[in-house]
Amino acid sequence: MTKSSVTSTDVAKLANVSQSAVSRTFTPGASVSGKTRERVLAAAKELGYRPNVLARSLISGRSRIIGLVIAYLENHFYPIVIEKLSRSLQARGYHVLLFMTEPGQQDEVIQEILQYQVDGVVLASVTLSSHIAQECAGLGVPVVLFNRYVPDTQASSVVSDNVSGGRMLAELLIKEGHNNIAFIAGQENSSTNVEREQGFNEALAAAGLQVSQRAVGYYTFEGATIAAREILDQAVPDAIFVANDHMAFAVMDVIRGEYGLRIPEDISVVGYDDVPEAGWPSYNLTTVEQPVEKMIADTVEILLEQMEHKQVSPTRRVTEAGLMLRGSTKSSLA
Amino acid sequence: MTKSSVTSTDVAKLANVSQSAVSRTFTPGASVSGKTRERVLAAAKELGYRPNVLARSLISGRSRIIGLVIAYLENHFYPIVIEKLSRSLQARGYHVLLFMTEPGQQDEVIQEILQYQVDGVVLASVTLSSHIAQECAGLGVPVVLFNRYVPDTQASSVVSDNVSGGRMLAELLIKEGHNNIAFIAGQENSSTNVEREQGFNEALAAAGLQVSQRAVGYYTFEGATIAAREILDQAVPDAIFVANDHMAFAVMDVIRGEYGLRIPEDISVVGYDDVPEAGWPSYNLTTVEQPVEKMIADTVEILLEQMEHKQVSPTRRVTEAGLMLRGSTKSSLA
DNA sequence: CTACGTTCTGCAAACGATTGACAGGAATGT
DNA sequence: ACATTCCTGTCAATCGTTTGCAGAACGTAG
Repeated sequence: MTKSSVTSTDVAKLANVSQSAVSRTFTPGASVSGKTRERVLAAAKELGYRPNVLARSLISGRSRIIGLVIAYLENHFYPIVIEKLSRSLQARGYHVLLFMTEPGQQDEVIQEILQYQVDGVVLASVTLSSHIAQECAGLGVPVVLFNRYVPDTQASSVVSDNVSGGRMLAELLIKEGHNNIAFIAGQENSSTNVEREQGFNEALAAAGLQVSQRAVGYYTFEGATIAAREILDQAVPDAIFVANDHMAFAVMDVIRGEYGLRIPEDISVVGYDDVPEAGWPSYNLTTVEQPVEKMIADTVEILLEQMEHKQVSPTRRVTEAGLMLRGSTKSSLA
Repeated sequence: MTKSSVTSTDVAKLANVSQSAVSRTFTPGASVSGKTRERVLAAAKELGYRPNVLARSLISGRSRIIGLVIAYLENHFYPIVIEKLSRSLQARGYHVLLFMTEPGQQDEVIQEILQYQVDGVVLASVTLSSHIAQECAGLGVPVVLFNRYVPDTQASSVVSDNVSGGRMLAELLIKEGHNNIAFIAGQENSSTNVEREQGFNEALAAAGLQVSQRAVGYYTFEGATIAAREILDQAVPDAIFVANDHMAFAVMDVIRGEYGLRIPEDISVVGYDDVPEAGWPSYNLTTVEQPVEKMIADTVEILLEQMEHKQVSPTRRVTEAGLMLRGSTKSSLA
């Protein structure tokens, strides 16, 4: 912290005005005469005065800090979320206090966050217990679950339509004539995995089909590598739906590198998220695009709205996702 | 912020002690009798008391917040840095306030950061003007440039030995018998690029060689794609050194996808950083490993040391980098 | 020149903690 | 029994702001 920092009182002294006058010149919309303002500004500049946000927060009751809790950045989807969220909030005068957490520790982490008197909280790739949600709500601190959904909670939720996304992928694979389709799951109990799988299965069922093989990849590269081997060792399906892109890359590497099969000639692979790597030529993965921009916009909107009124009401925003057709499915051969 | 938050006074009232007693029970190393502490703790628990970090910071003069400034997360090296740095600081009771910046805007951003009374600042993929460095130093706020080096500044610097890394790559390529070697640069004026290129060129020169072609990729995937085409359209070298892994992936995709050449049979490719993707089978890229763990440890150490004494002295830590031999160079064929 | 409505300005009380100074009581020694 | 020491706990000042209140200053109209 500042060793010998300049305070508003110092500025006031130099400018020959009261300390309140200094405060007022730095408070947009306060009444100060042009002359005073000018004198204060000059003095402030001379001394290099910088208002102390902490002191301001203490009295104003708003810190302009948003706590962001994230479990892992391995999946490139999340760094993008961090970047866009942070930029968007910065543009509105808010800043992001970052908390990495082990899954399962979110509740403790939130307690820690609250000590910083954050104005709002965003949880990405993480959920929270309902009693903590309750507590935040009671404090007037809005909480947004990003890309997760928990029913019956005080927290808001911003997601894309994972059910419909799963359905679209199934329909694509069916249309391409696949009938021996495997699924590699992410985290069994995450809402993203549950919903994507549900949509996928529903669409298969509607066509009188069902998944022929299933393995779990835990949303990690390693896990997906193992899951892919598990499936391929048993029997070679003609298509695999992998619950996210990050795992899909591992699966593609196993298919081509270890089993010498071609994509999509021998097996089609589809993923979910549309992270930048999905567009890289080596993978060129057909996937579902999660509309990050829109989801961030929704998140920020919910936060701002609820912070302004210091009144939280659980809101749910679902954005439509879109199919991103690339080269890992048969259609691309036509 | 808290609508009706519980203060130490509330706790004091309930526990029938003075407010100072409450403060003391929450201050490690303060003298309170077991009985009082117990009463306070009980009352605190009952009310759900949570010390207000902002108020504490205001008076104690330390916020336990570290400002982290980063320009972009496209290169997966930086998300890893964020994650590890954040975890390491959290373990020591510090937290990261994140600032995304456009390159060139760091100085304004730092001004903003200082308003939060941060105890320290880390700049990754970014440098700062010397007068801002001076200012931070004057305030007793240590600044660490992560993966960047600027001579003659008040800021500390944590880097790996990029010159030696570049040299190692050149020596490897020479040993493999290459003599028609191209280089794709990152940002022309970044210390990483300058040093890697310097080491590389020195080693080539020592063997009586020099780079045959050179293009600039600006450390972006797109830029590297274009740079690769530029080089390959002109003449096909027998090896390419790409200034970081992120760009190397683009280059490999162009080589294989657009020119139908094999790696490493037709061209060897080497990168720099050893991000996780470099180990993915599709790329399997020979590269130089930046010892992130060590660099983070150094960063945290410097920060803690200087924050404790509120006394900054520019320090430079250079970690040795190691060659990570994989399949994108000829040695792997042996 | 007075009166009155606007701006401005300064005073002082918060905000929620930490911490040094001090006082009361228990514990100890003689 | 009295003095001395050692703990504990309380009081009150302080950190750097914001902001309600009330008075000062100013301009304008009558």
